[in-house]
Amino acid sequence: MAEKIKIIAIVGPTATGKTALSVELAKRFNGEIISCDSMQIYKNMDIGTAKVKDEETCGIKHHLVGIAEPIENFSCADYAVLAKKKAEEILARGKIPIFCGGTGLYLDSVLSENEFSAAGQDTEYREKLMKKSPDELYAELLKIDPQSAEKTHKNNVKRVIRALEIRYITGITKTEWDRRSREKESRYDAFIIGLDYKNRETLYGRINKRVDMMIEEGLINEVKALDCKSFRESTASQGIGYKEILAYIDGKATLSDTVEQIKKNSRNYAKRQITWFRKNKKITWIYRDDPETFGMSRGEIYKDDIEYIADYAEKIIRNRIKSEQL
RNA sequence: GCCUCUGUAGCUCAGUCGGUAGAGCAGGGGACUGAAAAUCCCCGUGUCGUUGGUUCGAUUCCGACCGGAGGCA
Repeated sequence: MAEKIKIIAIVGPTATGKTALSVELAKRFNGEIISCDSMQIYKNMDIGTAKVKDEETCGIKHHLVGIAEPIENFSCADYAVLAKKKAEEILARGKIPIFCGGTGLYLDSVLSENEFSAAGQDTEYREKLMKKSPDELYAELLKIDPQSAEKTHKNNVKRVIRALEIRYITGITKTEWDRRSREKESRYDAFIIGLDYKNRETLYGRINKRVDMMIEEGLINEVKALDCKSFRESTASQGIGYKEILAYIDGKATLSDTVEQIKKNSRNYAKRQITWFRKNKKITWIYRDDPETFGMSRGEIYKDDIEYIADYAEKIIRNRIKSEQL
């Protein structure tokens, strides 16, 4: 087997400073950044998705940001293909790919050898299924793929439909499909850093503040500029900050309620991200507000700034590289 | 100063005809390999303002006190 492709990845909940850290690490490791963010992938959605600003990139190349039309339905399968290609290109240039973003599934789609695209999708079949009740769908899945049914809750219609769809298109159950993909060893050797705060309130405070800033920066106008029928039907319009403002534009909520709603949804989203990343035992966590993360005792003075974090991250990555060579 | 109302989970409130309490929201935990910022599941102990009294037993009744709202002066 060929030598594994070495990459660095930075993950974690929203508003923890992943973007800034990725730029710092790219400087130190001669890297280029590949975003793994399901919303930054779209064009013209800059403020609400907190994309890097030009002056923040420090000349570091960023990939897979703003490459899809907001009215296009981009999916994880599309991402996996593009991201793997980008990683190859960066390596060919003698540089190191640094993945950065909060969409856990997107990163996993690169790190796993599951061929999403091989199963494909069938819109017509989906639409047919969507007319059925959750109970009917679940009963079908129970017949076709009981193991998958057992893992999926009846009310999770999206997941039930996908399991049925995989079987319908490929003739193979989702359970079997997943088993095969998990069998294959990843071609990537990733050093994954998780950024987070030990104190949930600190994280939530940052999220709340960031939402206020987005509003100040003109998020409402950004959404107004995107607003049209096809946008409203798109995946992109379901992004946090976008769906709430669309409701505000329709007069369904006051501005202050809308802002509160965006904050709440962002907080809940951060929690879901934390849950997703927690189960990944390969992640090395850096808790920005916890001195013990940096090998210090509690109460010892340390700086919670990005330079400091990057120095620390660089150190642990270099240690890891060294230990593997021995 | 007097009168009325009010003080129950982080917030808004319900309730116990006296046997220590429950909703919504917030929050917490979890699942999830082609919509993933999506989708879905689970979780409610809190000095019932404080303090005396009545009672076998008080958050529930009575008194005082301390907060809050309103009314009359």
